[in-house]
Amino acid sequence: MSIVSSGYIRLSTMETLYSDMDTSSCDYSFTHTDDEDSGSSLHPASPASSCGKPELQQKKRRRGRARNEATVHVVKKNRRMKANDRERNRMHNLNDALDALRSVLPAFPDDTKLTKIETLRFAHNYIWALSETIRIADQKSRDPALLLPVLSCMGDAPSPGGDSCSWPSCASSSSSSPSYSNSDTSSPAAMDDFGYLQTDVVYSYTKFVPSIY
DNA sequence: TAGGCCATCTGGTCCT
DNA sequence: AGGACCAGATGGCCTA
Repeated sequence: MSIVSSGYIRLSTMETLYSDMDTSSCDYSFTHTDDEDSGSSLHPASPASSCGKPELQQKKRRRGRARNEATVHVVKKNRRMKANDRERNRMHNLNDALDALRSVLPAFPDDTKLTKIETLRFAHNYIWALSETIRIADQKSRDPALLLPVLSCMGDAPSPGGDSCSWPSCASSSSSSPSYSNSDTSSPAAMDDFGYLQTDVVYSYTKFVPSIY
C-alpha cells in the first residue's frame, strides 16, 4: 500500500511539476532554445531590443511562436504521461505474472513472500526438481537400484562413500541444473555468487522428490 | 543507519 | 509515428 501510494504521491508530484512547467502561462522571461528537445533547457531571456516597431513585430512573432511552443510542450507532456501510464501497466502485468508464478510454486514454511529474483530462481529450481523427479521415476520403473545413490544424497547428507555428497555425483546423468551459477551450469551444487541458491535447490529437491515415493 | 527491495519516471532503442 | 521494451536514476519503505 505504502509503496503504491507513495508512487502516486510521486506521480502527483510529477504532475505538479509538469503543471509548474506548463508554458501555456509562460511569459517572456524565458525563451525557448533549439535544444529543448534534448532536455529541459530554459534560459533567461536575452535583453530585449530597444528598437520600436521592430520590437513590436518581434514580440508578435515571439508570441505566436510561444503559443506554438506551448502546444508542442503540451503534446510532449501528454505523450510522456501516456508513456508513463503504459510503462506502469506493463510493470503491473509483469508483477501479475510473477504473482501467478508464485501461486503455482510451493510456499515456504514461514509463508514469506518470495522476492522477484527469488521467485524466478526458485521456479527454475522447482522445474529442475520436477524434471529430475520424472527422470528418476522413469529410471525406477526400469531399475529400482539406481535410486539408492540419489536418495542417499537428499537433505544435503553425506554420501555413503564418506565424501560429502555433491549434486553432480548424485545427479550424474542429470541433463540440466537448477543452479544460476555463472561459472558452472553443469553442477547444481556449485556455489553461486549469492551463496543461498544451493539451499533453494536442496529445499526444492528434498521437498518434492520424496513425495512421489 | 545501511542495505535490500520495490515502484515509478525517463530517455533511448527497436519493432510494427 | 507510436508502442513495447529496456536500463538507469530516484526515492520510499522495511529490516537487521
